[in-house]
Amino acid sequence: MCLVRGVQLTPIRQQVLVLIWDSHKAVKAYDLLDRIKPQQNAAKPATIYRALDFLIEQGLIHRAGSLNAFIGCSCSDHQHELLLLICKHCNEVEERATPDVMQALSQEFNQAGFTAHSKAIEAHGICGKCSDFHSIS
Amino acid sequence: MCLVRGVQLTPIRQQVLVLIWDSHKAVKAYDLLDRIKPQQNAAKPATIYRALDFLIEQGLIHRAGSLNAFIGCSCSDHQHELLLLICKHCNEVEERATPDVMQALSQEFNQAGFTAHSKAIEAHGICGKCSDFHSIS
DNA sequence: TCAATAAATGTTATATTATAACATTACATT
DNA sequence: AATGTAATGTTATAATATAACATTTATTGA
Ligand SMILES: [Zn+2]
Ligand SMILES: [Zn+2]
Ligand SMILES: [Zn+2]
Ligand SMILES: [Zn+2]
Repeated sequence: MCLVRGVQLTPIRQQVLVLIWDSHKAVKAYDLLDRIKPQQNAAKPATIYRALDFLIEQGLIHRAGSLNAFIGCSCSDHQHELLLLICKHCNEVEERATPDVMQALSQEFNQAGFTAHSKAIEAHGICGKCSDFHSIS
Repeated sequence: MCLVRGVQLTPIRQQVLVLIWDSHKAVKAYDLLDRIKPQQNAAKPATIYRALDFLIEQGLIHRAGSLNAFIGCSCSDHQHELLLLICKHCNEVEERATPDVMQALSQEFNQAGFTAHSKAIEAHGICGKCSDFHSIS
């Protein structure tokens, strides 16, 4: 994908991406810094934040503003809207496509005369797995 | 409102609330700290963050996660869902009620088996006023 | 090819945002 | 007055993020 776009997925960027994609939970920048140290001994905060900026730019990850953390994008092959379901119990984050919601949103923007460049929905609650577990036990 | 709920809108809390409500832009915690100093000479970060926590708890303000900033609630008399339209040009933030969007969202949650405790939508773009201005000039 | 240019990274320092921990004060209840 | 609770004061530090400038690496195009 990066090849096609003519951008460089350098080792640092790839390592950060893999660390984020390996986790189903949102990951903090400084955790990434700690975890990348074995491979990138010279890594500093700027190293991470630059990689994060690049990956966000390319739509490969998202920033979860309510958590100050980052989550891998599950459908990075196309530009898309964002709905994150954040579980308070297991901390996992599920990303979903949401055509219906986004269409309703677009109408709202029209009414408001607002031109949206990005829209992000972050919901906090309890995921299916966790509520199943609770009702069983 | 606070009386009815049996919670205290102390001077510090009220001053923070007024500072936030006076602005149509999202306000940063440390700006609040600077601006409350004349009235509350002893104010420290904890002073502000405690007031912010209280005001959020009471639904009087919202945190805009994508900005790490805070915005007054325009309909604080009831619990409600959140849609913030954040203008990149003038930095003003408009809050809108969004029954349609939120209903579509609820369906999405049902499908996902997710129990939402809070849902926040933050859209970045250009507000009506600013795009009018641009098209005129 | 090889200098010129642009992109990425290294490095140091600092800015910004937020919380922890414990002490003190204010005020209501018994 | 003794007790308990909520709010605030105070000091320190943790956590998140960027600025600024130097160096290295990749790309371009004469
Ligand atoms: Zn995505
Ligand atoms: Zn869960
Ligand atoms: Zn509101
Ligand atoms: Zn505007």
